[in-house]
Amino acid sequence: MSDIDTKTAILDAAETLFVEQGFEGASLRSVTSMANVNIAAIHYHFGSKDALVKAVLERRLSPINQKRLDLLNALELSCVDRNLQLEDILRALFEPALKMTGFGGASHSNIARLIGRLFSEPSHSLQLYLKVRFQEVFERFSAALRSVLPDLPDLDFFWRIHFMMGAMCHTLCDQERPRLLSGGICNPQCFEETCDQLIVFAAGGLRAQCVATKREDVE
Amino acid sequence: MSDIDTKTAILDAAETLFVEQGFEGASLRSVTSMANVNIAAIHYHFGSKDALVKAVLERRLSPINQKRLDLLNALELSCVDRNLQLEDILRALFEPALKMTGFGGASHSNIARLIGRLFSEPSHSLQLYLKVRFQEVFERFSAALRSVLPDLPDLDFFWRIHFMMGAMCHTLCDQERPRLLSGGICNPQCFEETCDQLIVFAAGGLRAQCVATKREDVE
DNA sequence: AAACTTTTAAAACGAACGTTTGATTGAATT
DNA sequence: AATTCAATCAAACGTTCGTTTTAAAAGTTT
Repeated sequence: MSDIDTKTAILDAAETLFVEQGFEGASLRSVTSMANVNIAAIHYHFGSKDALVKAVLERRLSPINQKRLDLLNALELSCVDRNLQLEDILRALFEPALKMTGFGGASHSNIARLIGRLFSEPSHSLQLYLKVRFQEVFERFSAALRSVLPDLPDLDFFWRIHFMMGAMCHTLCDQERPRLLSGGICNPQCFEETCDQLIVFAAGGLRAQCVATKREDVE
Repeated sequence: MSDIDTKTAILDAAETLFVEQGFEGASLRSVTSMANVNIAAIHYHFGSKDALVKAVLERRLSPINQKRLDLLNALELSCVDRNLQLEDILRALFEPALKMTGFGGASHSNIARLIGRLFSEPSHSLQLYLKVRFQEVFERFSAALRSVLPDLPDLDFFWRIHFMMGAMCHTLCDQERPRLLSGGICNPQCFEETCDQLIVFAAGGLRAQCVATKREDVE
């Protein structure tokens, strides 16, 4: 077994166990046991558990965020003369994450749960990683969304970005809950269904009448 | 120090540390150290760490869910002749959680993070607890929401319930992110602001045109 | 005051944790 | 063939974990 196979075996096992038991819940011994490698291999190849966690995330997050930026770039190029559509931006944001993380029976394990859970992890180390790793994506997409929602006050805009990310993370976190809640009507294994529904919901929330205006209407 | 003080001191310390470090990250020794009680007191009063975790949750969740049901009951009684409003139902769902968990400088610590994080915890024991403990609230509120969204297909309805819960959990999880993302424009410490914004967003998402209809329009 | 129950205390239990050591392997380089 | 070096291995490091034990203290009931 070459070193690259060992590294991959460790990453695969760690990914599976982190999803099932959490970063703290899964021990390095359970990882090396599943990967059929020696316990010392983790520190030899990665240095520490913390570094392994980040390597596991990085392997999946990097192509996802790159794809997001590629799609947004393509979108903005193709729409230079006509207007960007809110739904198209949202699709560029959601699709790479949903498609690459198990939704629709894709290749990878359901690392989606890890990514969704990232935002509620208490570890300061992970929070910092998250902030750095998502900064560019956040800035590019929030600028794009801002441009298609020009009439929304800043206050409402940022709150809604936050809520939209909540809907997305929650969806990534649990691919079974919608099916259970709906008694089998929803099919989270279907990537297109999940993506379409999430886009429509988020677009509806983002386009809602702003809070201040709504309050005036009532008075 | 009477036994009830000891129990309360343990619950308070555990709550604080679980919020900061997670259920697994916080050790019982750190809890007893903060509470200034003996390490054995936890097992004497609660039995195990798992039971302590549930006791910490129960102390806050129970009144929150009871308040939710009370508000919904009052709402349905007062609206027996006229129609229920979607926004009112959402407020009955969001307000108790936001008000009782630190938003707006309320009395309790920011246990909101614990509650929001609950839904993405990998522990099967906690997932089961969550399912049992939220069943009644979920059933009552989903029925009420269903009644004010009669034209929405089941598929879209359940997906949107899921997304709405995502926005809510994400908001509970992190009371600082909106402020940071917005450069200080959003004020998550303000309970009314948070609640109003969340209601408008969720209502907008729930009321959006359903996916099938939308697709027909495009074609 | 004596007997009994509840609560607290110090100390240790065995197990599991992340990490490190030092020897050994096997392939590549000289 | 000798040397080198990255990779693997068994074993143990010291620490911390949740939990338990045993006994003393505090409080309550006869």
